[in-house]
Amino acid sequence: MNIGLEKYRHYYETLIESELFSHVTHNSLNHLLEISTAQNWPKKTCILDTSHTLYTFHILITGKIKVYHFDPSNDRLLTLFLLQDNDVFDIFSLMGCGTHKVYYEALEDTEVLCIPVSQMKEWMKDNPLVHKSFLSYTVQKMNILERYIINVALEDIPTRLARLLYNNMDKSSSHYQSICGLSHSELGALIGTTRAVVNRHIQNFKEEGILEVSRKQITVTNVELLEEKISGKKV
Amino acid sequence: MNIGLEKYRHYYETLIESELFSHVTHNSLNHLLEISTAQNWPKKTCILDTSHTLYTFHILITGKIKVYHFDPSNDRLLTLFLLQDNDVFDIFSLMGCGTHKVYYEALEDTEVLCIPVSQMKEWMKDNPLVHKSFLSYTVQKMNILERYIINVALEDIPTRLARLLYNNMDKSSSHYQSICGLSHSELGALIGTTRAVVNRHIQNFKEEGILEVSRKQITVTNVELLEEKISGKKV
DNA sequence: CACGTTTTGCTACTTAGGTAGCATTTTAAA
DNA sequence: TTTAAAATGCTACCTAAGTAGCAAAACGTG
Repeated sequence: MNIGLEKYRHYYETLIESELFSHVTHNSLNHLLEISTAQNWPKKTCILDTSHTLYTFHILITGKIKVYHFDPSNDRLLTLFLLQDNDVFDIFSLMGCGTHKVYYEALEDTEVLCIPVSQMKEWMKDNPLVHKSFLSYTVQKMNILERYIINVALEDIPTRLARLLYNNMDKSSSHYQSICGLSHSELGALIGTTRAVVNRHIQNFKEEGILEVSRKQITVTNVELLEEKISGKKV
Repeated sequence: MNIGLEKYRHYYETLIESELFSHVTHNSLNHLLEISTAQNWPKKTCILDTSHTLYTFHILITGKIKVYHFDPSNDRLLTLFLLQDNDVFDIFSLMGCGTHKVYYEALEDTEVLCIPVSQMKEWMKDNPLVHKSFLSYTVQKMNILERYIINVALEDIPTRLARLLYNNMDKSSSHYQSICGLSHSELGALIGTTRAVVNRHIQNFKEEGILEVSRKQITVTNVELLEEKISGKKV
């Protein structure tokens, strides 16, 4: 890596606080940074070339990236994950696991470290303990996927939408909060439906007094009602 | 473990051929067997007590187990995984990852090794290299889940059903083959729908000359037509 | 064999959700 | 400032899929 000292320190500090690399020795972490290349992906950068992530491993430093699948037969997107600080991708290519066709898009300006998969594998061979933290990390992601599929397969869209909003509410601050600033299309992709349907149910929620809407901003005004939506049992 | 020598050897041979334990030293593998208890779960054995798998790690030696979620609100089951030889469960409890409420049922007579989670963790600490194979294993499972959710979220039921049948066909032998011997309810749980809907589409497939049906046995008679169902584009 | 249970096949009904289309508003860019 | 693009709100329509219910067939267990 060939950058200013400040940047370097910034990356170092970020990694050392990540659950994935926290136990790695100083030297090893430096080595990891040496084989890394820093990149800035402006908002809306798309990685549609699947072979790119097949040969390059990424560590997300700051920003937000969505991982999605595209189904050409009905022109629909399905967002599998939203990645944030200290997420990495793609573990599948790192483990040489059969292809999975997913695309990436930066939802915000994003900083990533890029490492050739072959070198990352070498580095991991020299730091075998990371397998444990990678395992723990992967299991957490898998847990998310598991809940996701249970949702999509067994619950209707109002419930899924309510749960999405609820999970992305900022419960700490004033009770009502907003979800990231995503369009209805993006929300649809997150729960496995289309923007028209999302909009329909948002209007319903609005009428029921659950939330208020402004452009790309949803504010929950009645958390109790929202919770009722999730636990089912209509009225 | 306190069993006959033959059984012991049987377990040993099975484990050593598993991708999870193939690289483990002779001594370590013996130690693993020592802290294991062998159990036979007859067909239809159900593990509905979630705390059991929370504290006990299992290695499946022979047989077949389905991992499923139950949704009380509409009385529906969703099968997340079918586990077979050399599968293990549950990695979630092993990694101390937040609860996931799943149940288990033996679809055939099944032999499992049971190991207290705490002891399994200890053993893994003594054999840190297994984290790598566990990681690889988990990533493979995650890949399955990922495909699963893409299917459920983006494809209609005829397509999902066709794909299920196709994937479980024995392509090596005579082209037409059968899926395990599951009822329509079980098939429904595998693709996220109900038995009535599965039956409906099976009747359709039958009329289209794709397959023949006898009790708990589906025989694909026209693989090309089945493949067309999967790649979409009706007519 | 006779029994109850499970599985299957089928009807008819209802509805959530997917689709198409359009007009309005907001935002970003030229 | 003007223009194009993106996002939203809403109508109307249609189909797939969930539901309920029942009867016949197959199974297995005493």
